[in-house]
Amino acid sequence: MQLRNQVEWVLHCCAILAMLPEGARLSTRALAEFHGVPKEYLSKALQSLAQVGIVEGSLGPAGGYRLARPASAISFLDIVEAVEGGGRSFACTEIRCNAPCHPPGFRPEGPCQVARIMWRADDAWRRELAAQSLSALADQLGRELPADLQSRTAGWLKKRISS
Amino acid sequence: MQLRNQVEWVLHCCAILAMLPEGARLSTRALAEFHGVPKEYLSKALQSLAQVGIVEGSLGPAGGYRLARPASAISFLDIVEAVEGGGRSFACTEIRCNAPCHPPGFRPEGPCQVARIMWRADDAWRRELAAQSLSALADQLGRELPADLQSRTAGWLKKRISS
DNA sequence: CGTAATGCGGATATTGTATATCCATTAGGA
DNA sequence: TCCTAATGGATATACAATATCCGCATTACG
Ligand code: SF4
Ligand code: SF4
Repeated sequence: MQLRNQVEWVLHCCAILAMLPEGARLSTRALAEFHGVPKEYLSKALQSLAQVGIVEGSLGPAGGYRLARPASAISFLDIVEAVEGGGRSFACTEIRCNAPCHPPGFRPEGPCQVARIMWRADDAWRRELAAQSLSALADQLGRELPADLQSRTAGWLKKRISS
Repeated sequence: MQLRNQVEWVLHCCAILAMLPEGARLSTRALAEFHGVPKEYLSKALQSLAQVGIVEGSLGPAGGYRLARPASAISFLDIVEAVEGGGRSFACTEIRCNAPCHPPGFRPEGPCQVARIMWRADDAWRRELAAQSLSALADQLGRELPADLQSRTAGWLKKRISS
């Protein structure tokens, strides 16, 4: 069970966008170069974010992405599920219905205890991620990064900001 | 992010083994027929369980698997990790080191806040599964399955029990 | 206007992993 | 001695993740 690496990419992208001045945009190209990942593929992930309203893109030169709402209103869960999908990690194929001693066409209604327990664990995972906001991440990153690195990064980003 | 379907298989297999009389064994063939899954592939999953000491197999006719310790001492997490591996769901490829404005060879020590948050969610997931024992599952299944189905199942299993 | 830069979406190639099967070996029961 | 079972290695198959490519619509800017 492994998350896509796009999850890591968009989390970092959102962190960057959250640290930008109000209303500023960054292009996919800039975000891809900054993180050293393929631009075309990162683009797909950012489109997923745009579709669920986490970021919003704009066309043309000076176009790019910015957060569609305040960073404090964006949770880790929002970002992860935008890329990874909201499905359960435990998929049930109803193998309990295959038992040769059961009547054919036997379909008990509702999930059994096995599925309930697995799904409860999923819920715990989701709750944990839902409790973490993007703004909290940006604050923390600003606090633990060395000052010189922060200013160099800020300078590099400033040159790439559009609009 | 999706768990292997082997996880569903071995959870059901363990539930069956837990409901067997003390010391009784079931062969891979019987377990595969009961669940309607390919015997050879299920065998791989059961071998994973055997390697970490959840079940123990024995050779020869009248051979098969039984639980290696009391069902109360086996957690869902034990079973899931035996098949799925104990790795983290969030894999970090250190893309923060790729920023063109960072000094080459830049490697901050320790995981950043992003990874810490994702891993905390993983821990919550694990904690939830670790809290659920196999014996509790067997009890619950015995309580919620219709009585006639239970007796028919018990009869079918009885014929397949070895030793 | 025209041009270049951008997001968008579809199509497709590439890679890797999950799934599934096969076989040789070892061991034990009858 | 023969049959059945687990074990482990090798291998085939199916499918999803990864990555690239291209045509299009939109927009800023000269
Ligand atoms: S986990 Fe529960 S719901 Fe899923 S196949 Fe097994 S018995 Fe059915
Ligand atoms: S450790 Fe943190 S900063 Fe580095 S790649 Fe992983 S998530 Fe990104």
